[in-house]
Amino acid sequence: MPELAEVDFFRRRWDPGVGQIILAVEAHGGKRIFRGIAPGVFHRQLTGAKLLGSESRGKQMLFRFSRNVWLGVHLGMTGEMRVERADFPGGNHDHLLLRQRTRTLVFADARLFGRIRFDVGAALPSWWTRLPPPLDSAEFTVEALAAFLQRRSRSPLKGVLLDQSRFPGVGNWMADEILWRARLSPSARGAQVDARAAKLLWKEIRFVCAGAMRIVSKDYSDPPKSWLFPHRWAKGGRCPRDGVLLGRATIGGRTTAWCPQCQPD
DNA sequence: GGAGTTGTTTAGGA
DNA sequence: TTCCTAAACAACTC
Repeated sequence: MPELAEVDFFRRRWDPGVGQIILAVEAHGGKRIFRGIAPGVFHRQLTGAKLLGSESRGKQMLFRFSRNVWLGVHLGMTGEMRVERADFPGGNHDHLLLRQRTRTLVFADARLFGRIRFDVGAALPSWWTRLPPPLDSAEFTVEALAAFLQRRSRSPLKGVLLDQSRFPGVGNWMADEILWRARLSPSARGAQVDARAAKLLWKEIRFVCAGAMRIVSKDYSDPPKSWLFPHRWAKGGRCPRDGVLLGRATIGGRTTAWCPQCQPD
């Protein structure tokens, strides 16, 4: 279920292991998760390395180790990170276990849509430096947003917001939340967003990203009832603004909830 | 048992 | 070329 803030929440779950050596590496099954990685090098380089720190960008995570070792994690649809005791045997979907003296850092993923990346080098890995600018950075401007909406003039806005090359970290619930706040129909096309609407959309993208990071990433709390979030999957869910029954349909390839009253086509 | 799932990639059509 | 859609990936829950 991980989007921007959920990803950061899971990233920090490995924080207790910072400063500690990896004594052993266990990668179980799920070859798909480790695609592109040579198993021998992976085990050899990571074993004995010390976890130094981590950061997240959008839905991507980077873990920095001593010996110029870098580990990337993407959670896919069902990935998660945990910490278990040192002798934890590993469960069915626990694909990566990093053993430390007093704990085990675990990456689990039931559906195998996640991905582990790996690199050794003095410089940041290219798969990290090539990531798009974060939405809370100065590079994400109203002008850039408007230009992109024109380029994607025929796409439904829901699909546009899910484009990770432009809106890193935005997933299904955040896209619905943003469009609901900006009072834009998820099925409206990019070309229908005029300058004034683009400015509001930009503002709500910033708001939802910042709010999610503040509320969700701290302890995985749900956003409050004043947000669309708690209402969007509820049976008979209603718009927290006007009480109108929410619409639900597949838009841009994803199940979408919106308020027909305040987000008219 | 069938449908649906908060993600990404790819093939193929427009 | 560029853009857009649908399917595939895989396993669990309701």
